[in-house]
Amino acid sequence: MKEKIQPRKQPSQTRSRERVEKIISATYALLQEQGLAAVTTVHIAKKAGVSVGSVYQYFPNKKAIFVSLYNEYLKDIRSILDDFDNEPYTSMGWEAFFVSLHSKLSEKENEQNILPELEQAFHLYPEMREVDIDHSNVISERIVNFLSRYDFPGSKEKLTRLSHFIYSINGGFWDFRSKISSKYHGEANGWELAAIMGVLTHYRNSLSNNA
Amino acid sequence: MKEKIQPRKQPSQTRSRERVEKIISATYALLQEQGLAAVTTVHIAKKAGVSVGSVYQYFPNKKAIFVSLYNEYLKDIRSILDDFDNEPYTSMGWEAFFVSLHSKLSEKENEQNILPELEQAFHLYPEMREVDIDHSNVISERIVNFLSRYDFPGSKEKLTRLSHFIYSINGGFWDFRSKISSKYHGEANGWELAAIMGVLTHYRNSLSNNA
Amino acid sequence: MKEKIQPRKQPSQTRSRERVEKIISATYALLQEQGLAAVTTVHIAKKAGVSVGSVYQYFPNKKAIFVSLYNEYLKDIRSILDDFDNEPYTSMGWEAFFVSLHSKLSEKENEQNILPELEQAFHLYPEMREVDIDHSNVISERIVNFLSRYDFPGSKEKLTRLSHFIYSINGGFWDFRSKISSKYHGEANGWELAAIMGVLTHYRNSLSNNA
Amino acid sequence: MKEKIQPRKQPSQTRSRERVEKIISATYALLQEQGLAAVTTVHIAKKAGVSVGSVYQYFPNKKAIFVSLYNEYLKDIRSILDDFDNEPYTSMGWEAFFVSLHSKLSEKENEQNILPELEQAFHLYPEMREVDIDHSNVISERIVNFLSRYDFPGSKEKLTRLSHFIYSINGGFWDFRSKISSKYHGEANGWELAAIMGVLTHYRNSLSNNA
DNA sequence: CATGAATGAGTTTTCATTCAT
DNA sequence: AATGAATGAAAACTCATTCAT
Repeated sequence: MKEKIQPRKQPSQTRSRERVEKIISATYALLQEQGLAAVTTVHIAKKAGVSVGSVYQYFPNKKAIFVSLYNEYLKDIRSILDDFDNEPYTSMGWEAFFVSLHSKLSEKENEQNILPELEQAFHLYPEMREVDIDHSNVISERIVNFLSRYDFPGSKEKLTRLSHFIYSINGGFWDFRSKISSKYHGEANGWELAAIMGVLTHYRNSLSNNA
Repeated sequence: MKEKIQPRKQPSQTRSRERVEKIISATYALLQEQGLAAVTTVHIAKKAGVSVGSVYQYFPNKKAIFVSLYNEYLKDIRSILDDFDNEPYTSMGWEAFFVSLHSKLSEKENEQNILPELEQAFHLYPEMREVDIDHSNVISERIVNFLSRYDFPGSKEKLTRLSHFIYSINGGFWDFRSKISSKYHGEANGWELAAIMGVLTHYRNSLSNNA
Repeated sequence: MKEKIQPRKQPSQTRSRERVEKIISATYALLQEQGLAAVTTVHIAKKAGVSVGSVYQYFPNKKAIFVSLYNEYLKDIRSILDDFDNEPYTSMGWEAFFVSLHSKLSEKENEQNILPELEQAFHLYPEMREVDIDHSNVISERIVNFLSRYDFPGSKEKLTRLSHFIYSINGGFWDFRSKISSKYHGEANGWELAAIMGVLTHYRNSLSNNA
Repeated sequence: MKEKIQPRKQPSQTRSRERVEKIISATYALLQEQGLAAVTTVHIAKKAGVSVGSVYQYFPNKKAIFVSLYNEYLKDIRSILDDFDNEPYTSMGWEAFFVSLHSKLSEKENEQNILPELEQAFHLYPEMREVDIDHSNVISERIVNFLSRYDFPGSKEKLTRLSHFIYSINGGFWDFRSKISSKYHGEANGWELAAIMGVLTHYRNSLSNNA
């Protein structure tokens, strides 16, 4: 009974895969150029140079396209986090570690430039929130790992909340970027890092004081 | 050609004003209780206890209702900023000042609880982004004033961007709150402050080092 | 969650009632002239001289229109059965009674001419079968009453099945009528009665023989 | 202009014939298991283990599949009628004859269990009614033959109508069966016979009285 | 011949907006 | 001014049929 929001097929390398790509990137382009309200299945199909029927051949419904688009983006983010998870970065102090992590992630984000509009889509359809939350959780879990490695104090729950918070700073940043000319994104990147470090430092200090 | 999104009239004290209020708060309530998708003009009218026709008597279209609702919220925020603008808070250092400002604003936000859903509404229609940006600008301008008082270095443009960035942290925070149980909002409030202070400190230091 | 198939409102005598009538009779006409496949909401609206929106003002979905159409017809049938239920017809023998009942019902059917196509609609949508079955049940129950009055033997369940069977002869008759020129409907009416009497007589005899 | 609803070819013994069979029985199975609404060409093809393209190799359109399915069923019915036509059953009286005929046909129907759903398919598309009527005619013609053998009075036209009527009782019976548990079908079978005999007896008597 | 991805007209339904009363 | 029924454009989605491979 519950609506699916996963793509219909996992097409391999064939022409099918190309079509899926075309549909996803048409959605991306529309979202970027005309906003969420303009993303109708007919528009997507037209922009992708494909028939509406084809869209539904690969996706059970519109939401599934958004989910795919989001997953596409998150795959890369997760793989970066995985890299940091596996490599023995523990030789450096926590500050250096997070600086390095942030820089890697920003780099990716800059080249991929995922849309704030996509986040909107997630809020528009309640069913999609779950996907969003799942991803937040996965990412937070990773951050918790890093924090634990560096002996950040506090219960697992508290560290999870902290991680969520840090991740949410990034969300705000997306919104910022959509309002400010992209030539200042680099500048703001430094500020984002400062914000994150501000939170982490504050957290460390306040908890060790309590001890 | 361009669609109006300002309310039709600025009715003074009459019954009209009451109706406008009812419509706005019905919209707010719907947004809160049922989410953006449930906010149709018919629902608004029903909830407000007026007819659809009446809604269109006071608002040229649905967007205008969202704009009014947003303005309503921002009025309070602005008035707080105005207070800080007028009072001679310069006796304290900048850190204390921003702590105090943040605390006042958080207090207001907590009692008013503006909705993430409202933010979404703004992103749904591209035309409304302008309104959003206008507001960001007004608020940033105020923050720029404060920064100048305390001799934060940099061009007006740069300070404006910085202010925007600080304001955007708040946007991320909204998203955070929608995902995390409200009993931890207080905790996160402290983190938000830490993030802001992190940015400001970083900014101060980096620029004075450059000099 | 379950879909409604009852009309949205029970409009009184006003203009609304007229519209509902128009929609129902347009549906009826379409069904008759072009067959079930041609009955789309757009066609109904056009034929009724009304907008699609209006159709949905009064009916939650297409099925509900069919249900209303069917109810319209059955109301009269039921009221005839009620009449026979209340009046003291017991003075006559069972044969005379059923002849009289059949004649009253045929009269009504001839002037109302409900469509075999409508029955089809009921088979097309599984949800609507329930409505159909409910009606069959109501009608069979009435017939069971009559049979009991005249001491037809057998369990209530068996009498119910028998009543269903008798009612189903009428369904076959509808199909017959749709194939044969209406000037012979009267003739066939007599045959229908003969068929019914055949079944009833057979039933009586076979059971009393068993005893 | 008029759409074809006859199968594209009359393939003989080859693999082709097998495919046609598979398509027809897949349609039958779908109709039975999931109802008319689920019978899409894609489903049929999948169930038959062939491609959609293949379906269109053998049938010009979907309707033609239903027609073939119906023909398949009627072939058997017709062959039974043919048997009775050729054999010298005239030694028995008409009552015994029709009892015997009814029993043979019921037997076939029970093992073949043609679907009420198929009947619906016929009423869905007006073009298909013709096919339905053709079949009714063929069958009625046979029944007329039997009636003539036994000197049933009346014009050929009248006897044809009577035959149609008798055949239509069977249609009603289908509907009955779809509503009532199959363990009572035998019981109802007897009622069907009684109904038919009722009509025939009535017809004989009324006409001989007129003479 | 066989395949099944691609097509797009057609279907149901929603909802912002208008306008007769 | 107020009402709320009426409007109809537009949205998501389906499926019979075609056609390149």
